[in-house]
Amino acid sequence: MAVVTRFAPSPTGFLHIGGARTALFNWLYARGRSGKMLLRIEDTDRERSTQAAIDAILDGLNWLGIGWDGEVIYQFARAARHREVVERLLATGNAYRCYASPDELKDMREAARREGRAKLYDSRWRDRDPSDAPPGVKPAIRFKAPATGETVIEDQVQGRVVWQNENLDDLVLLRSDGTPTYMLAVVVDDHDMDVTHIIRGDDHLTNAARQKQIYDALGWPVPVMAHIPLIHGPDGSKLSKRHGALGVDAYRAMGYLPVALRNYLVRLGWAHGDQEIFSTEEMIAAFDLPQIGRSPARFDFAKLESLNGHYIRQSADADLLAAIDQLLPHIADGAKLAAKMTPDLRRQWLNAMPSLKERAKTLLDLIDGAKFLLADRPLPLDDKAAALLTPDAKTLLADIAAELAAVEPWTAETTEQAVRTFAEGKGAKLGAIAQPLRAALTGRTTSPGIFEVLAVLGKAESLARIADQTGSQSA
RNA sequence: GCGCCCUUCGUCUAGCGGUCCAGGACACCGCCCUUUCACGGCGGUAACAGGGGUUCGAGUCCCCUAGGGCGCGCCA
Repeated sequence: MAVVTRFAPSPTGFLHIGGARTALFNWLYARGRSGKMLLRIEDTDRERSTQAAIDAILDGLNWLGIGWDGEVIYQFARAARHREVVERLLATGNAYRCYASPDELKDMREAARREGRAKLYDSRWRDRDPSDAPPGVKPAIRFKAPATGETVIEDQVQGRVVWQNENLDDLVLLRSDGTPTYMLAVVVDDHDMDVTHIIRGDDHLTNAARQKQIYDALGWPVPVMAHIPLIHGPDGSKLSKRHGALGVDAYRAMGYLPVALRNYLVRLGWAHGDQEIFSTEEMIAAFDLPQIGRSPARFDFAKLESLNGHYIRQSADADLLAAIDQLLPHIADGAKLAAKMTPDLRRQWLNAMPSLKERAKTLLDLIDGAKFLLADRPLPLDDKAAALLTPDAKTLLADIAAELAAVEPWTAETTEQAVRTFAEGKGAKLGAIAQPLRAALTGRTTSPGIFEVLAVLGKAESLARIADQTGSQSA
């Protein structure tokens, strides 16, 4: 039987990092087995579902490169089918009408808790004669859960998990307004969509037991289940916004590459020996359910950054520039930068890219590193750079400028030659000249190799920037 | 409160009874390379939550304790 997995987010917020990992796992599992991954939007909560959230989920998945098969399925559109299944459950005696009021339910729950009982609903309408129904009250339809015995899930990640049925109460299948609940809808949809493997967060583990009971009552085969541990914050507590419980769009805006995020996410809770770096093909080939760990993993930005740096260094220069182009609409001041992207600038940036990417962990770092290309003359100096440009240093700069003026052609090699010769003549260390030069050319004390900077900037611009600092009119 | 799950370096993890005085990666520290910052190379610090069993032998199996997480809605 062909493998069919599904990612089933509820559109009540952005696609958060945990959801992205769940989607990735489903995608990898299906891809590795020539199967399909379906996308189902669980929008049965009409109050909280929004189009903006749906768009964010689709965008996030697309950006991450996680594609789904077939059309997006909207759960709400299937309400009629869900009701039909409830009718069948009613007809076969596996469901019943419950007329308990919200207040009654609340009292029941409080009493149950107080008395240490597991079941929060006491099944009071389970065997009651329908003629007892209070007039004018629309009933909810509840599932008639097995009262004794046990419910067992053979989970691919969690192992064999057993519940005593006496602890599981009769859940609502159909609300009194006639709309289906999640618990019923997932079962019906997964069955109708021929889903063979359910891979989802382990916050659904308890639900799995109740869903198993519904499958059984319907006589349907239960899909293979795999409940993956949740992602926690750096302190081990629930992932909060401060920790990284952000939408994937936030990771894009922070300058992470999809390939790096995928690699980071796949290693969170899953391992393949000691391998850390996975190409997409390797990931697909190696991924499997039994190797997923059972304990929750903490989110670690440092490792994500390291991985991102790795992929940046590995990327082609042109691809990096293209990624920056795509990133611009998503960051503050992006429009301003986009307006500066002339063909000249692009060429310079591309030339600088090999040394820029060695120093960058994110695309934002790449942009920051290129600031010296973007800046207008006279260059603003940061404090350290300004401190470096002492009167002595400026004198030195004026001298070296005179030497550089004669260099032709203008390359990293020829300028290096000139500067080294000049340093030897002065009996000075290279650093004594390179640092003031760096300050004058980039406005900073750290940058790519100074000769590369010289070459990328070009002769006229380089000499002009030096002149700006020495006060000389010659350029 | 009830139910379920989890626990190896700071973090992600390898380990599927002996090859583990526990391996890799990130982070951290040191050295090398070097015009700065990086990159790269080399080296180092650092963990089996605690207690009982089972076994010739336990990080690996069982139980208990402690700590953490998730679920318990006419939300999904």
